[in-house]
Amino acid sequence: MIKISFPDGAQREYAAGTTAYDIAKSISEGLARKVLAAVVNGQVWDLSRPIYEDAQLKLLGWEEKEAKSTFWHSTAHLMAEAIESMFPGVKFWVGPPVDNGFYYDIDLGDRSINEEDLRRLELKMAELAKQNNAFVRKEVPKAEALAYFSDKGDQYKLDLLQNLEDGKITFYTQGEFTDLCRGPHIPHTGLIKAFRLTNIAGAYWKGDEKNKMLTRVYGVSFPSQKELDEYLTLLEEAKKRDHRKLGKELGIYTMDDDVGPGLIMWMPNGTIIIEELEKLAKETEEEAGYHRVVTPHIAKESMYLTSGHLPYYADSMYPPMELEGEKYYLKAMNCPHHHKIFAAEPKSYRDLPYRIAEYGTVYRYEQSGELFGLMRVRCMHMNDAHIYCSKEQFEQEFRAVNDMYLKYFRIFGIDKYVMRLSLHSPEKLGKKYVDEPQLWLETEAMVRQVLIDSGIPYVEVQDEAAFYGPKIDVQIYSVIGREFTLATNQVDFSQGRSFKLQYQTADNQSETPLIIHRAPLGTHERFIGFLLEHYAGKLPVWLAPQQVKILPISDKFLDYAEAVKKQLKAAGVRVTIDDRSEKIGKKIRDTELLKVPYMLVIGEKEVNEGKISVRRQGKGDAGAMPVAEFIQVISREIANRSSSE
RNA sequence: GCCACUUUAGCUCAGCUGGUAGAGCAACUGAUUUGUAAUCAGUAGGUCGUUGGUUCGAUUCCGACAAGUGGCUCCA
Repeated sequence: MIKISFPDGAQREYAAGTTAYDIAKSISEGLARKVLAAVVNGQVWDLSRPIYEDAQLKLLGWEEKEAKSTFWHSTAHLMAEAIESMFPGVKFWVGPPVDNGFYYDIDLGDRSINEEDLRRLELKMAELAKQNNAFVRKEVPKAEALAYFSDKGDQYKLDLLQNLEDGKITFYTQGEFTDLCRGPHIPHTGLIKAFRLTNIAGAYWKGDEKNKMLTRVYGVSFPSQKELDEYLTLLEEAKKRDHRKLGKELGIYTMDDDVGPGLIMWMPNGTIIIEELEKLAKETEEEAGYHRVVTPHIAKESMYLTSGHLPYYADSMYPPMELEGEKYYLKAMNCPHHHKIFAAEPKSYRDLPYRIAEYGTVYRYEQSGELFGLMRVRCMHMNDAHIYCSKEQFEQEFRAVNDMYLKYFRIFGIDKYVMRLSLHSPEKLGKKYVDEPQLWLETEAMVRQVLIDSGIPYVEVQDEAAFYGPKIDVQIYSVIGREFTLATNQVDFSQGRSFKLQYQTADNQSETPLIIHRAPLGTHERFIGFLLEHYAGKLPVWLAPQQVKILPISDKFLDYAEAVKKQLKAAGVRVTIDDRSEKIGKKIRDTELLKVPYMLVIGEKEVNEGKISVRRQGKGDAGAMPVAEFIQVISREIANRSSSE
C-alpha cells in the first residue's frame, strides 16, 4: 500500500501502482470526469501513470494553469496527427503550449498550408478526437528512439534526442501518431471538445534566422464549445480597442504609402494628445530640475563613431546622406547630441546633477516586418532626458527617476505592467558589456535596491543590459498580446568616457560623470498607442481631443449654444457645436461613437432656465446645471488630470 | 529581413467557375426643427494597390513590386 496526501492535508491509502485517475474516481465519478492531469510530488503527471510510492497528490481541473497547458499540449499532438494524416511525410519539430493555446512547428517540405487547409484540419481533428484515443506513455531506451526516428528520416527529432539522457526518453502515442514527448498529456482525445486553428506563421528552426524557416500553426482548444465561444468573443472585444482601429476612427493619426512605412502623421486630434502629454512632461521635468534643450535631427558620421553606434548600429539607422564630402545620419538616439550640450561649457561639481530633457525626434530603420501601428515605427518622438551626475549623487537621481515613473503611472492608472531589471553577464565583460566588473555589481545592486524600496514587483533578466550599464524597462502588452517596452531607465557608466565628458570636483580633479538615460513616457507613438488601448479610446477629459460637444435640440437654440461655447472656450475647454439639422438621438449617437467625454444638450427648457443638460459619455444623462457650475466641474477635472470623473 | 495571408468607393464589406462592379454608413443637395445611441428622399463617388504576363477579353488566373495583417528574427 502507498500513502497519498492531498492538498487539504487528508491522507488515504491505495494499492501501489494505482493511478491518479483511479484516485479521482475513488473520490467521485464527477471529479474523475473533470480532472485532466495531476501533480505528483511537485511534477505534473499523466492521470494514467501508475504511482508506486507515497506521494503528495493534487488533481488538476481545467481551471488550473498546468491543466490548461497539458490540455493544449495534447491538442497540439491531436493537430499533428491530423496534419500527418493529411500531409504524409511532413516532419515535426516541437509543439508546446503557450499562454493562449499551442502551436506546432512543422517542416512541410516544399508544400505549404493555407486557411482552407486549417478548416479541413479542424474537421480531421474533430474526427480523431471523437475516437477517444488514449494518450499512451512509453519509456524507451535512447537507442530505440534513435532507431525509430532514423527510420523515419526525421532529423528534427534526432536533433532533439541528442540532448536527452538515456533512460529519460518517453514516447506518447494516440491513435496513429507517435511523438517524442516529455508529456504529460490528458487521458484521451475525446476530452478535446472545442478548438480552433487560429493562424499560420513562419518560425525559424531553433529561433535562429540563419536556420530554415518552419511552418508554425497556432491553435487554441477548450473542454467545451461554450468556452471557445467566450474566448472568441473576448478576442473580438480586444480588437475593438486595438489602437490601429481607434486611431482611424477617432482621427488620431494616419499613414500613407507616399510618405513611407512606419512614418506617422499626427492628425489634429492626435496632435492635441501629444501637446497635452508634452505639457505634463514639461511641468514634471521643470519641477524636478531639468533644463529643456532642442537638438537637430541629423549629425555627422564622426559623432556616431565616437558614441560607438557606428558601425555596430548602422543597420538600424537610415543610410547617410552626403554633403560636401561629409556623411550625415538621421539621429537614431538623442544621447550624443545631449552629451555635446553637456560638453559645450566647462562643468563643475556645482553644476551636477545636470539634467537636460527634450522631446527628441529619432529615426530608426526598423525591419519592415516589425512595424506595427503606432507601437513600432520608424520616426518617433522620445520623452528623452539625460542626467549627468557624480557617483555619490547617482542613487538619489535614479530613485527620483523611478518616482517620476510611478507618478506618471498613477496619473494614467497604468497598473498592468512588468518592471524588468536587465543585468549583464559577467562572462561577456569586455565583449557585449563594458569591462567594469565592480561598477556593474555596484550599480546593479543599487538599482535592485531602488526597486525593492519602491515596493514594485519586478523580474530580473540576465544578459539583457545595455552595453553601458544595467537598466529597468517597463513592459506592457498590446491588446493583441504583443509585448513592448513602454519606458526605460538606464544606467550608463561608459558613454561619459567615450565623449570625454568631465567636471571639476571640489578638490580640483577632473572626473567623468555617470549618466542616466530615461524615458518614462517612452515615445509619443508607442505611449499614445498604448493609451488608446488602455482607455479603449475613452481618454480622460484632460487628454481628450474634444472635451465637450454641444448638442442643440434644434437650430432654434444655436444662438444660446454659441454663447455657451464662448464661455467654455474662455475657460480653456475644447468645445464644438453639432449644428447639423439632425435629431438629438442621432447627434448623441455620433458623439458617443467619437468618445467625446461630455455632451451638453440644449433645448427650450435649458434656454429658459439658463442651464445646460449634461451627458457623460458612456453613462447617459447626468441632469441639468448652470453653465458656470459645469465649467467649475470640468475645469477641476482637467486641472487634476483625473482618470475618471 | 524571413514565412504565410490580405489589398474592391472616405469607412466596413458583397462580387459563383474570367465578359470592365454593388450594399450600408459617411459626404453633398433638398425636405424635416426634432428632448438623450441612427428622420426621409435624391445626388455624387471606383483605371478593383502598382506593374508585367496568359487570354478575343483580367477585379477575377500567373509573376514581380509596394503597403498592410499574423508570426519568426531583431529591438544597441
